[in-house]
Amino acid sequence: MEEEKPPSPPSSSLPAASPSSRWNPTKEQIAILEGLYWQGIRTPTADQIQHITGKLREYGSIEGKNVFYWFQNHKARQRQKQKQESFAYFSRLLHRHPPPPPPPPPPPAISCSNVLCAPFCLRVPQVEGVGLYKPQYPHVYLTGGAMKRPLPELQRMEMASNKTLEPISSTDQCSNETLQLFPLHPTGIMEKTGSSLSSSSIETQCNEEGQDEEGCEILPFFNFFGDNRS
Amino acid sequence: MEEEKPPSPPSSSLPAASPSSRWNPTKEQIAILEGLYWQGIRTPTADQIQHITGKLREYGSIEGKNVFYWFQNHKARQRQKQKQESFAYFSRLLHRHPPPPPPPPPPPAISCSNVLCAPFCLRVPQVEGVGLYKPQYPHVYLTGGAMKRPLPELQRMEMASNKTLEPISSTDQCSNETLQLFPLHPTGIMEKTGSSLSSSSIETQCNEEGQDEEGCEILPFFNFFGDNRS
DNA sequence: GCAAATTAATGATTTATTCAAG
DNA sequence: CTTGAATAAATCATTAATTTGC
Repeated sequence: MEEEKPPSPPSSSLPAASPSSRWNPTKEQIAILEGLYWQGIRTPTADQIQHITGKLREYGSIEGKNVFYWFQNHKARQRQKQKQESFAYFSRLLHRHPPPPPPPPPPPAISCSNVLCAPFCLRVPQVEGVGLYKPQYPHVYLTGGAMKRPLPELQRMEMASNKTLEPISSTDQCSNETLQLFPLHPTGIMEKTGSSLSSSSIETQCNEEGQDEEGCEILPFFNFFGDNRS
Repeated sequence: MEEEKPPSPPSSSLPAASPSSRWNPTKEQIAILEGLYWQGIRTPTADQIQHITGKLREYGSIEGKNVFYWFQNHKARQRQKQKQESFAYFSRLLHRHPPPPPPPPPPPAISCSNVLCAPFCLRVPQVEGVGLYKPQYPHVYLTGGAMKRPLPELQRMEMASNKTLEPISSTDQCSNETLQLFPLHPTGIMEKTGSSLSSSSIETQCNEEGQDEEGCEILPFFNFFGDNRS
């Protein structure tokens, strides 16, 4: 049941920073991230991630995706922790039924005064767009008129491997319209260069049964990847 | 109750393609994507998305994220459609209880012969890594040894806006380790340049109550974004 | 027949869940 | 056991179909 996992893949060609497969945040990095979190940042924008990553890199190697994931996870885990604490609170309320002394953690409350919440007495002045923000999901805040829409935020992203990758005819390589953040990830995909599959055990995995009741029209671009050796 | 939506935003500076905020795929693009899907591709790799996007661009403007999302959505919706069909099947079984004539759509089945499923008689020869693959989630297939892990696949990604964005001191701008795919997305964030918030209604939104029971240590890099106007 | 109003599809985000390394 | 990483599910929002009134 164990699929041979290479004990230590040669990775790519990085100097020798860290052979570990996952990011290991330094104390400082954590502190900064939490600081920003307490400021109210939940899901940083691209620019924000850029900036944060850039700054955090001073304290250890880090990538954009790490920052992104950190906020994701932190948010989620704060929430679930809070949820179960809230549950414990109400549970306690049921057993002893006096007045609720101090409301422990308001479950999905979003209101917060201007006093900073936590031991982090910091006060980051959100210089270049990173800083105080209003959460976009409670209702719709929509502050200024300079924004495009109320909520669109961040996307997913694929990353290409730095292994030999042909230049591709497309143009979105390094345009200023987008920027890359995340490292590569070879999927559980058959990386066969296109030679080993003859015609015996093709096994085209069609997990979802094919049911498209519309376009039986044969289109002229089936094998659009060129290498169509008969 | 209606927030004035501009009848026709000047967009950015694109020729005249489509001022629409979301991609709408051409018939050909859909066909190709479905073709690939029937081939078994569920969550394409970075390279695959790159290639697919490149090819699909011949039939209309498209971005990597569109391809990514398409597969996500298509997969999910095929699944749910199949689920409810399966439910309808069993439901029918309860009312009329004869032998089950043809098993309609096997809910989570993954087996498929080498015969292509659908009207798409195409036979894409997966040239550069895009093509036949084995799904990674049913169990763990792990075909070759050239892959790193069984399942890691693709990441999320923020994208930066092409509006004036300072150069950032970080270095992962266009490294060959990662590549960008997705366009920008201005979050529901207060883009205030850092001048309007005086000290009245700061409202640092700390939705999740701050509870970090670990690092009260004040760190020396709170305002790491430079612009620390007192 | 066309255009405003409604509904259905589906592209795009966010949230929850799961997996696995340290 | 904590937590970074990845995926799937749920949700939101916009565009295309479709209907309905003139």
